[in-house]
Amino acid sequence: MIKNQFRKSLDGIFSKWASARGIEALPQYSLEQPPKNIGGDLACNIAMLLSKQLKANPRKIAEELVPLIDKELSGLTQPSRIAGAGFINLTFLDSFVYDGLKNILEKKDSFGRADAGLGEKVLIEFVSANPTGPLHIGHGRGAAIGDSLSRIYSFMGYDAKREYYLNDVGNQMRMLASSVEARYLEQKGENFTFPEDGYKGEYIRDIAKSFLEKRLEPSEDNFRKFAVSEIMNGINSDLSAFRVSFDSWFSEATIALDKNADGGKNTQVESVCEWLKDGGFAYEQDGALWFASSRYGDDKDRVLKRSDGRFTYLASDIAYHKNKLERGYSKLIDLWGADHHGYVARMKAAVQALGSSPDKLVVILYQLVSLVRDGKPVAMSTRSGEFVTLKEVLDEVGTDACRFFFMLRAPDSQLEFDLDLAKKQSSENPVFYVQYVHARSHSIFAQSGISFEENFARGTDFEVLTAPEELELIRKMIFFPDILELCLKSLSPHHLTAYLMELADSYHAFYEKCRVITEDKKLVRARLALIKAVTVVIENGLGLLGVSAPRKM
RNA sequence: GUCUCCGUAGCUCAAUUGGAUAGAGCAACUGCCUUCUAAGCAGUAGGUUAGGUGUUCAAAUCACCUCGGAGACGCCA
Repeated sequence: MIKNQFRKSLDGIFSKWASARGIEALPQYSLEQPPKNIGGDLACNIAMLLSKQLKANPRKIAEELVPLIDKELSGLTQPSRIAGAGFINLTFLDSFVYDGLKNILEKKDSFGRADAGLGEKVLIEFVSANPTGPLHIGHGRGAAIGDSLSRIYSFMGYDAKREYYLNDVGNQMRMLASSVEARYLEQKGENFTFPEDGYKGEYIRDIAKSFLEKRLEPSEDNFRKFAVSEIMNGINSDLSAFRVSFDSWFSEATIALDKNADGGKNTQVESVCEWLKDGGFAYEQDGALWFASSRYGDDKDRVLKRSDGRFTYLASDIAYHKNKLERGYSKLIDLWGADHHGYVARMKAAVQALGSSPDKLVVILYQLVSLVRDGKPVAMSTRSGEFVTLKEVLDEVGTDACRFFFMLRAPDSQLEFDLDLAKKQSSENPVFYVQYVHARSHSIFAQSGISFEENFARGTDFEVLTAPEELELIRKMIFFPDILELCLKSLSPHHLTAYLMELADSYHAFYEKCRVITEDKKLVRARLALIKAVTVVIENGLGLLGVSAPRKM
């Protein structure tokens, strides 16, 4: 990470300077890319922060620091400039930029890979759709975000695992079974009453039909098991078409039904509720068992065990998160639809009661997706059981466009998905715009007579790349690792999609201005090296988004 | 009614988490193909960041109020 590299040097300079003046703690200064029109590659705001502490003019302070910075960084940056209210602006030497390019060509597909996570164990739980129907586009957004985040976590040196929590217990399972049963009877031409809150989707008929054809024994248990397995088959195949895979599937039944806690006497749900009660985190009232979540920032206490003896969903979820913590994860990331936001406080309370910091649980809430076609919203109704499935959208626009679009925006902002745009094969469509960079580069290579696999890192004279478009393009690439870090910091891959679009911009600008294949052999080689580096970064970036990088379009 | 999130260009959204003159893409308008993919590029126009008060060197970002939108408020999952 480029910022960290400079931060290290600056930390040394600043703390030496500060201690000579008896300043104990350095303020948390920022080191960021300044706005385009300012010029420069990195901007530091420390002088402005110190000015308050020292009651001195920030520009004065900057003037004192600049010679020290310039001395220390003389091999990397041009003389620093002081600008604005007291920013210290650093500009890379061309030689530093060329070294950056060389580094990309050496690292290739591991450019940007880091060990920053130090193998920290992170569990990302996402999708976790109930096995009562096919995945819809909302699940798709969660799937894309969760999957890409875990790809980025792994790439950045974390031990990231993906998990799907399967709610295969409770009311909804009974409802699923009776819905299938009703359709089964319907198809046999027998009397039936469809349950009031049953699942009305057409897929229930398909399941019943298949149940009938297989001549299975009609019983609630069989209806349920068969339906769940059919639905999960569908979900699995949708997920694999969407290039999403899970490291583990966690069945609620294993903690809610199996007696595998307390030496086999209790379920894990029972056991955790006992534990909470014994520890004073839960109490009995009105015949029910309550979790004292309000003690940990929740609005009110919540029921764990109903007065009729059945456990609530919350009880299962607490047991599940306890299980996650016991598996040694230091960070639990849950992706939930935004309609579950009211649930965050009680889950954080639970994590706290379980003896962990509430910060260990990070909940990413993602807003729902609305579809647009011909400029008009596509009606979605869950009431009638008619909702737009992920599969329908995948069949229409493809996995690449779908994944890219889902990650175009921050999770907490609503997403309007334009189906027409996603299908367009032109620069208006951001997916094609980015993929096109990759294809175009390979096309140039094909015509150059030089192999793409050529090792440009050695024996290439990068100094001939002097056009502003060329230097700008390299500068853009150098910051790729920093973008990945930003994605983790903000828990959103959308910075990466935005970055790739910007990189594509810089590339196309370069392409217009600088012809690659010319008579100048030295320049040809350097420019081929440049476009090779771009394809590497595009490939890495798209790979982390789960989007393909075609060589031909 | 209580709580949470949101309000940025005509539309969809960014803004490096408090930084400099708020940026992209659509849509609109003007140009650019006998040369590596025009599946592309360059440019013009578009803003009181819903409104107000405050916090500070600095506010779209933080606090409070008003208006407007969405969602959550069950011994459902």
